[in-house]
Amino acid sequence: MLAAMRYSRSFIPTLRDAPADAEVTSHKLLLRAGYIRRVTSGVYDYLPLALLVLRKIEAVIRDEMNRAGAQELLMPMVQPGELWEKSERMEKYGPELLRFKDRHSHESCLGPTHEEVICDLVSRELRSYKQLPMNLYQIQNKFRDEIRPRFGLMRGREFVMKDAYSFHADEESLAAEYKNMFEAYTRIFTRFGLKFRPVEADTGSIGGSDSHEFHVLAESGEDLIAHCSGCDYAANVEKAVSVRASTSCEQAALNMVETPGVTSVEDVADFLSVDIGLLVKTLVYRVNGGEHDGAIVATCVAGDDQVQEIKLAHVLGADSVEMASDDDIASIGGITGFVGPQQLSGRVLVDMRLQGATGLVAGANQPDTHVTGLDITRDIAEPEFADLRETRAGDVCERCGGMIELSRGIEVGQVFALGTRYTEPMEVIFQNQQGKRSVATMGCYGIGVSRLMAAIVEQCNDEAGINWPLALAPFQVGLISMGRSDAVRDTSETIYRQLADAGIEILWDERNERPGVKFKDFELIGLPFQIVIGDRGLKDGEVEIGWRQQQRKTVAVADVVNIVLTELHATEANS
RNA sequence: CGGGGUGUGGCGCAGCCUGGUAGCGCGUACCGUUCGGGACGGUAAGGUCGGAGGUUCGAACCCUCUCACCCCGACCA
Repeated sequence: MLAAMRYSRSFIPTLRDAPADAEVTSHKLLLRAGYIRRVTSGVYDYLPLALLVLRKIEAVIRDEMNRAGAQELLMPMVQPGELWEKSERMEKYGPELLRFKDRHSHESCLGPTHEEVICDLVSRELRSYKQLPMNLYQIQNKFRDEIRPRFGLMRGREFVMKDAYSFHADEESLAAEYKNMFEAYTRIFTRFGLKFRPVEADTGSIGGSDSHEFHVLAESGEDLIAHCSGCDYAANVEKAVSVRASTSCEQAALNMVETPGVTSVEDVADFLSVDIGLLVKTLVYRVNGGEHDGAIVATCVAGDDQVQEIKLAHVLGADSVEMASDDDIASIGGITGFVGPQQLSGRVLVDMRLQGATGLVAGANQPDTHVTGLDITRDIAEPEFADLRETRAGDVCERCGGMIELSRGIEVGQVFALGTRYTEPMEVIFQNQQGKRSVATMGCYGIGVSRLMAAIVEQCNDEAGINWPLALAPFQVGLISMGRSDAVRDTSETIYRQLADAGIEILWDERNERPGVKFKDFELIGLPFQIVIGDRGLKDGEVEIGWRQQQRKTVAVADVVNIVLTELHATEANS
């Protein structure tokens, strides 16, 4: 590995201004500090500095994966279409799967993930339960034709991912490996010094039963996570379950009221001077995929709640749901803006929070009209109750009664207990202890390596630039030579050589630049430790050393190498 | 895909409304003075104004089409 480098010979194109299209801190800084350059939407060059960091991140991941008993292998990025037909994901994965034909018109795709390929491999070689369990992983580029790439490395189309796949003879073994991986992930993110949180997660398009995501907590995070202040419950808001008392008022007779042109819940609440929680928000969805594909269903939540569409899709056994068109709404007897749960021809799903509520306000399914005094039990023909609402801050924890809070997070890892979702169709079969053919159970475990780099920058930065932890910085030490005197040059070179020989990763700024420029560049790039050599100190036989953005101290030239080694090793040992 | 926006030298921008010599700051090259926290003076290089078509005597500017990129929503490591 490149351990020592002269600045004038290195490719570190720093920018004084951040390009206008960079939004989040990590994107701006990685661009400005010369780590990455955009090639096309969601696709980046990793410049030398970025590669150095990426390799260090990978090294930690490898270390922990190997320690956890997993074995590294490398699978191809180009995959044959048949495998995806076999797992029935050719259709399901959708346009995110980049497909193409090779010169023989063979249907192929760029791997967005590798369940199919690994199952194919393992199914060919697996015969006996004695070969199980096994956990195989790779660190490799993935391609997902994201609808909307953004935030630089945070959501690219091409990205580096560590993906691991485990195979088991039974559920107990899978559960044990799931726990093992969960713990390995916890160690990995802890070693990076990150503020992170494992949360219960939806399984998404991968499928399976049990899943946790690991989120780095950051304002710029794209995910919302709910966590309890009283216990360790934490879940992605796509899945989080929590309680909030229903807003109810006295039972009353149904009554039609005219509400000309008043459609949004806020406006209706205002117009009728009632608490927004007393409204019933009725949203109509079109179902995509599953056995109710194409159906139009109505959903009801309290006026102050939001429908959590992922939960809804799960309840319906659908791939996804989308807001219905005005025509769709009319087809079940509703009128856009005045939809209510009564007299609709389709299914009506009602959020559990509304169960038993009375004295509510809802659309009347007639133009410019709402009803008051609605009683869920009395007035809705066949309500199907389900948990549909999105958890909000201030909800009550179902487990301990504590208060639920919300945070933003960047998802950097996820573990899945897949069960037989892939092993069944891909025929990963072995002979069990009883001599019977049995389908293996499977788990998969991902870490977004390139995203992790961005997430770390998101958490480790200041006004001056990136503030890498010592273990991840592209170089541990930045050596700055001040002025061009022979003394400065010779001393610098000697110290540079000695540190490099001692195995220290060092970048020597010997450019003919003014000091300010050099300091700014090193701070931008994020080198943790500085050595400053100038005539001023040298005349007393001294140089300056210090941690980034902290007061430097002077030490004798003769002692620098030893002192620096001691300081670095002490810090390494501490972290 | 729907909604919004932007394309002018490497980066950041002005000019466009009201057509007539393509400009500013930073950066880059060279010379000189500087040299402990993004120096100063001088000289210079670098742009078919995203692309195509149209209107016009004349288009960065007006019109049409197109491409790319960015932002907001659905996706996910």
